[in-house]
This record gives sequence, structure tokens and C-alpha cells, in this order.
Amino acid sequence: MKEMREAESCFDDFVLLVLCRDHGIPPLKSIVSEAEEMGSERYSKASTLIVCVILRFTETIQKLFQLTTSGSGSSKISEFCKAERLKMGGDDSGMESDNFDWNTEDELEIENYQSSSSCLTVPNGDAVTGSGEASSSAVSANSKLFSHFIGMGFSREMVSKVIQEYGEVNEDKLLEELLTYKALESSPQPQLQIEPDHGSSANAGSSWDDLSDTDIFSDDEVIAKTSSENNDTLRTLMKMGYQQEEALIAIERLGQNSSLEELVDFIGVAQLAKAEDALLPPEEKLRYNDYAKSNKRRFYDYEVLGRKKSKGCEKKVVNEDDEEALHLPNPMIGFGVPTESSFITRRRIPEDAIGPPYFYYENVALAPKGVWQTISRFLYDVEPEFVDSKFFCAAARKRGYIHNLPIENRFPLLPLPPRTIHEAFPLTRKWWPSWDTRTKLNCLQTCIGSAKLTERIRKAVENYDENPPEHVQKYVLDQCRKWNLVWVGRNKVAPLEPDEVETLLGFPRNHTRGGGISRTDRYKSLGNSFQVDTVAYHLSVLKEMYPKGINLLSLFSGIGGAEVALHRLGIPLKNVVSVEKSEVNRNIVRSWWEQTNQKGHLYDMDDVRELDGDRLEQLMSTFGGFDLIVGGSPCNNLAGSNRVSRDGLEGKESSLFFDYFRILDLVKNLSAKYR
DNA sequence: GATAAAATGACGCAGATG
DNA sequence: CATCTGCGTCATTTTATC
Repeated sequence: MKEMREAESCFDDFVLLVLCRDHGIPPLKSIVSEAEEMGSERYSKASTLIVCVILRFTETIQKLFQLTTSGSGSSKISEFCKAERLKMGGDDSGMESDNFDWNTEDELEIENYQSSSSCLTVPNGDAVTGSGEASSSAVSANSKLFSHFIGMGFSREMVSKVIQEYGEVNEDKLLEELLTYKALESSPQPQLQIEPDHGSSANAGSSWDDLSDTDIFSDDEVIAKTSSENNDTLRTLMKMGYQQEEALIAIERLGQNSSLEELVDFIGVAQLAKAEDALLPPEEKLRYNDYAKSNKRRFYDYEVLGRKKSKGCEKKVVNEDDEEALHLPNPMIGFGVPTESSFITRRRIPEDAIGPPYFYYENVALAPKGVWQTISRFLYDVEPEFVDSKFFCAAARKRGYIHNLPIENRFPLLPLPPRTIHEAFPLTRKWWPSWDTRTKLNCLQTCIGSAKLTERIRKAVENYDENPPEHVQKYVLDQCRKWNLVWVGRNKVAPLEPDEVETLLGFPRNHTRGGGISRTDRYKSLGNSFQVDTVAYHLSVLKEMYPKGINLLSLFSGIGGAEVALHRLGIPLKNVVSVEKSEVNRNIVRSWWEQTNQKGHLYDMDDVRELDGDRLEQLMSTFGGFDLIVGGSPCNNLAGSNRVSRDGLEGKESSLFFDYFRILDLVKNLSAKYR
């Protein structure tokens, strides 16, 4: 926490944006839109997350960090900022009012954003200081300060007002005031934030020390900051003893013009829900449906940061009581993804579900109605987390995950994979027709388009010099979407190669190649697998908890998505029991295990139904219990593409879910012995 | 020429989304 | 309301291998 604060006070968000861009962390729309939508406090939190990500993962960025904290760091950063702004803006006029290009939908590309894996390799300090050529020349201190703030996106009016009020002596103070003003504006605009002057880092450090872990600013500090005329409400609320964050959320929810009574009422309800939650007797076990209906739902909403909800939406949430439906989040980001700003900060795990052992269950999100309610009910009423892997890679993969892992301090695998088709497959760009507007692939499935189909498409398209007529475009696009085809030559489309699928899913190239597996089977195994980056993001919280490694029980292992994810996270695998029916898949995992020089032991089995209490006890006694039980049970009776036997959870294969539950429950019960 | 493996195309619809 | 999506199955045909 402390290092995060230090980093935060050291990096300005602009630097973070640039660093993110330069180091393969995708365009953080999050930060910019965060700035637009909320006050500076939360803005800081968003950047804190990013700093956290950076600090944890990139040694090179840590070096940058050290560089910037050293004596001359502050001025270097300033120079860096200016140079970067010049580079980006071209004409400086754009910077003040416009968003960066990064603040766009995923569909739009970022021209100079590098996504290849090479971008994580470098950075020698040159990346930072080298661009300072265009840096500050001799300008008088005063006007420098003025233009400094103007350059950050504050209005002249505001800057001069603040300078008049507080003088020019303390840049920190000025910035703070500016940010406060900005945050309190009713129609927020895109803005940039600057690094506090770091001449007084010791001072800053000591002032952080007294703060609680959850609040970036203490209440007093905020009251002190909010001295302007248009924030009486916030100040009043805080003087009434409400937490700054509560007050801000209430204001955001109910709007700037809502009355004090309304706000107080809102906060009161939220607090009540929270208190009830804390006081709930442990014996009381909530069914999932009750869970969704109860105040906890409201509490749950309350813990959402940054997710915009219109009042209409809120009503819908309340009325949801009548419906059984378990609504999928939109966007489908679960409790948060590294590349979007909305995230849930806390959740409540039912008593029965609390680990260790930890478990992680996965299946298709769009299962027939009622399936996820059933799954959730069996898995101790834990609320599913629905995530679309399109936020992690260039292909969609809508999946539900039920797990009892903490959700704080997750971090992604680096480098972040490319998230558009063009970034993932740069060579396709040349041949991509303008009327094919896809930027993401659809779900990678087990079957691929045939060669005959691609030939038909070629013939359909090559008759025209210019763009083909609309009906042809529609036919081609439909087929391309259906079969995930990409443009590989003039008028030529093709399905992805197996190694391309491997890469998209986060596996090492050739993970499924060789060892007697056919091409068709490779597609099948890959189509049934995890998206490694997505799963790794969820499992990342284990790294800190188990520095010496974990014992893993992996059911329905497939080609070892969970194992690969943990390995890529740098979590040592001590003992892995892998249960997988398909022999080729077991071979794949086995050879991966050997190639990666694992220190632990891999035990494999072929049928979950044979894994009974005796066998489990025997296994657990040999190495002292499992820390994590992972499994994605068969989806073929749930998946939308199945026209023949979409029978739901009772289907022939999908009913093996109940074996997942059976084994999980056995392990949970046996675990008491080994703890 | 027998056998095995790979490729092909026909097979809708529930449910999310806007 | 129209539009889009989807960890799939199966019988049959084509191609590879011995």
C-alpha cells in the first residue's frame, strides 16, 4: 500500500498513460473516462490500480520508478510529460479540450500503440528521458507554472483564480485545489492530472501515514480542500460524519442537484444494508435467489465503483425481485478486468464457501435458463462472475466462473495480449476490406470453416474490382463471423491456424502440436479450453498467498489451461492431480509439464467418476491436501451451438458437473484433517 | 483395394442485445 | 422489434496410409 501511494504521488496519470502505451498495457480508456466521470479521489484510485499492476510486473518499469523518485525525477517527469504531449497532440490546441485517441471504443484503433510482445522488453531509461528533447526551455517561473497547469487541461480562468487565491508558492496546493474544482464541476470534461512536485516527498510520505487503507484522502483533508462555493453538499455530508466515499457515491447516483435529505436517505440505506450484512448470523444460509432479492443485492451495487447506472436502471434492479433471471453483466466484465474502468471492490462469500481450499469453476455463460442458478446453488450459493475474454484478447469467450477467491489486488499476465484482430494478426490488415468492420473474433469453437467455403467466398468476392454489392458483402460477412475467418490475401479468407488459436487463448505456441494429435483434434481441444489470461487474472491473487507453491486438483483439465495459467503467473506447482478423459489431452499436459521443467509432481487420471473418497484421501494424505480445485465441466449440453443435445445440466456429459461438486465437497470435508 | 483419418455440410433456436 | 451469437453433433464423402 505504501509503495502504491508513493508511486501515485510520483507518477502523474499522463505518465501512466504513456507508460501503459509504451509497455503494452492497452489504452487505458479507464483512466481518462474515470477522470471524466468522477472526482479526483477516485481518479487517483484508478491510477493506483495501474501503478499496482506496473509495480508488480515490470522490473523495467520499476527502474523507471526509481529513476523518477531520485532527486531529479520530478523535473524529468515534467519534461517527459511535455515532450509526450507535444508528440501526441501535434498541434497543441487539441490537448486541452479533446480526449486522447485512446479514449475510444475498443473498435477504434490506436495508431501508434504498439502491442507486439516486443514492447515489454526494453525500456532503458532512454524511453523516458530520451524524449525530453522537446522539453522545457527557459521560461519564467511564474508563467511556467501558469502554462504548466493550462497544459494539463485546466481552464485559464480556473488556474488564474486559484493562483490568485493561493499564490504561486506551493505547486502541490495549487494542483490540489485545481483538481478539487475540476472534480466538483457539474459537467466534467476530460482532464489531465499532474504529478505533485516531488521536492517534498518526505512531507507527502508522512501525511499519507495516518490514512486508513481504504481512503486515499482523509475526511479532514477533503473538507479542507473543498472550500469552494459549489460543493456545500459534500462538505455538509462529511461534516455530518459520513465517509467521503459514501457521500460521493450518493451524489453521483442521485445527481448533483438532489436534496440533502435524499442523499442522507440513500447513504442510510446503503449503510443499513452493509450493517445487516456484517451482522448476519453465520447459520443463516442464503439461497442464491434470496441472495439476489435481499438487501445484499443493494449492498452489492453499492460496492460498485465507476459503473454508471441511470435511475431507470436502478428501478430495474429493485424490480428484479419478481424475476428469476440471473442477469448477465453488460459489459461482461465480472468483478473487473484490467482494461475497463468499472470494477467491483468487494463481495460477500457465503460462509460455507469460504476457503481454503479455494475452488474455481468455469462454464459457458449463455447456458439454458436456470442452469447457472443450479450451479450456483450447488457451489455454496456463490454468485457467478461472468466475464467475456474479449477484454483480455482478440476473441470473444463469454464464460461464467464461480470461485471463492479474493477479488482484491488481481493482476494480469504480462504482456497483455493484443485485443484487436489487427493487433493480433498484423498481416491481415493489408487484405482486410473496409466493409468488414470486425475488430474482435467471435468465440473460438471446436470446428473450423472448410476450405471449400473459403473458396466459395473467394469466388464471390473476386468478381468485383471495387467493393462487392451489398448482398455479397452480407453473405461474406455472415460466413466470416460464423466461422471466424480472417483475410489472408487478396479476396482470400481462411480459418485461424491451430497455433494462432493457441496464441489467442494464451497458450505457448505448439502447445497442442505433435505427439500424434491430428489437426482436427487440436481445434477440438483448443475450442474446449480456458482463455489463459482471463483465468490467470482471477487466479493471480493466489501468488501472494502461496509463495511456496500450491497443490492443485484439476478436474476436466483438458489441455491444462489452469496449469498453464498458474505457471505463467509464477506460482509454483507442487503437486498436481489432473483428471482428464482424453488421452491426447493428457499427453499434451504431460509433455508441457516436462518441457517446463516442473519441480513438482503430476498425477493424472482419466475419469472423474473414479475419483472417490478413498482415492482422494490417499492422495491428500501423501501431500497434505489441496489448495485449489479447478474445473470446467463439459459444456456440450449447454452450449448454444449444439442443436442436437442441448439438454441442460442433466445432459449426458454436462451432468458431470455434479461430479465436480461431489469431489469439491469431499475435498472440503477432508481438508479439515490437513490443516 | 481395404482401412483409417480428415474434411464437409446439414442440422435451428434460445436468449442476449440494442 | 430485428439482429446477432454460440467451448456442437452426426452422417456422409473425400483423402491419406498401409
